Amino acid sequence: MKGEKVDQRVKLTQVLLKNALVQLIKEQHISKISVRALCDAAGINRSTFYNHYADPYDLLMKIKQEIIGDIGRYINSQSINAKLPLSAQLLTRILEYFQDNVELFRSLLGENSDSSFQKDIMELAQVISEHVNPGFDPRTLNYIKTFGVTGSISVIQCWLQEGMADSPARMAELLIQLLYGGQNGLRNMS
Amino acid sequence: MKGEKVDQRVKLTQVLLKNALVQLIKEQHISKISVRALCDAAGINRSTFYNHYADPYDLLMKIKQEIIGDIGRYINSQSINAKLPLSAQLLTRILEYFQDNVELFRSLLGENSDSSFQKDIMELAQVISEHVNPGFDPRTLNYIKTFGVTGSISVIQCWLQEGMADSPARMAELLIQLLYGGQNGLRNMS
DNA sequence: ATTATAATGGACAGTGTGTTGGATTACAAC
DNA sequence: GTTGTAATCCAACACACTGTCCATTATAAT
Repeated sequence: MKGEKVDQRVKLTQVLLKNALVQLIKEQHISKISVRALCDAAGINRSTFYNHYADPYDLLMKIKQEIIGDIGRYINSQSINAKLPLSAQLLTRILEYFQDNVELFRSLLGENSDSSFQKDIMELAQVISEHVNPGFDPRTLNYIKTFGVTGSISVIQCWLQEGMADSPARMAELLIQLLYGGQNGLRNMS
Repeated sequence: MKGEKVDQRVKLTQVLLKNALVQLIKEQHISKISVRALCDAAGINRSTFYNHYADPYDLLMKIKQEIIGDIGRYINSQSINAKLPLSAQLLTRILEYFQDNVELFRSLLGENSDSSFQKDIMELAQVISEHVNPGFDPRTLNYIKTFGVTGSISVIQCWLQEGMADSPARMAELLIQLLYGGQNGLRNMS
């Protein structure tokens, strides 16, 4: 897919830094994490950090974009039928992806991260939300998408933080119901 | 309501600092705002800042809590009938409150703030969301509340950032529809 | 093996941090 | 008004972090 060959050293440096940041964010807010502490934790020279990133926020952004890319590629690998309209099957798969990387997402969606993740996912969700009834004007359509995406993310966030007590399949069903039928749509749920 | 008499000097200091932070957040991310710059902008001595707050994040949190308190008092001042179930009337009033303080909320809900506002509002929303069908288990109930509150906030956020093209009444109607009927509930909207 | 380039380590000036002590000033209570 | 209290200001402090150098070393690509 991408022709650029990446130097192994660069790759290692970036992986170490990313892992270190994910770890540190578990313990303290991103705003309190200094470049110094981050590099110490990663075992990377501070000069090297600046060769790749501007500051810890920049690194965090890159990490998130990478994940968005992964999920996006996965979604695109699915058949059109599975994408439109948003099926419980596809949603279940995505939730399983979250489940398989709990630690990562708990860190990235937790208290100590920042809020930009939702905005990124919003763009991603455009792909799978184009089936929304096109009878509305663009502004209203945007409200609907915003409502659904942001609400869903925060439910997933909640689900992750509290130990994933429900199965991905059940969560997917719940989300679909909420998205299309709202609270009233839930009255006839399992 | 509150018996504590606050020193005029303290009040002035806090107001100046809060105004300054709200202004600065319009231009740059909270993480880049130093105590120094904040105090310069407020015309307050840096030592004085530390008498009241730990850092700019702390100040931001206080500002938000204050607003939450205001809205909460307003909601509680309404009759029980108007509160349960969530009426378009009450929601319209709240949206008007947002509209009356556009600049403030644009700043506090914008890109350069942080995400904690939603969590605060979540607590607030517990008050007006207790009418949700209690037939569900607590966990599911929590998901429903989370979905609705977070989705609503982000729609309001969107509405503010893009110039409040729709009236508070229409937004209230839209939100009610989304909350109770989801996307399907919107098919029969104005 | 040679070449290119990434990472390291050390240093630098500049800036922000959080705290201190004392002088000054404004407030509230009487 | 007078007085005691307390908030603000001001200067200074040691310390940490920042962002950017450059010379050196290590390692990947060919």
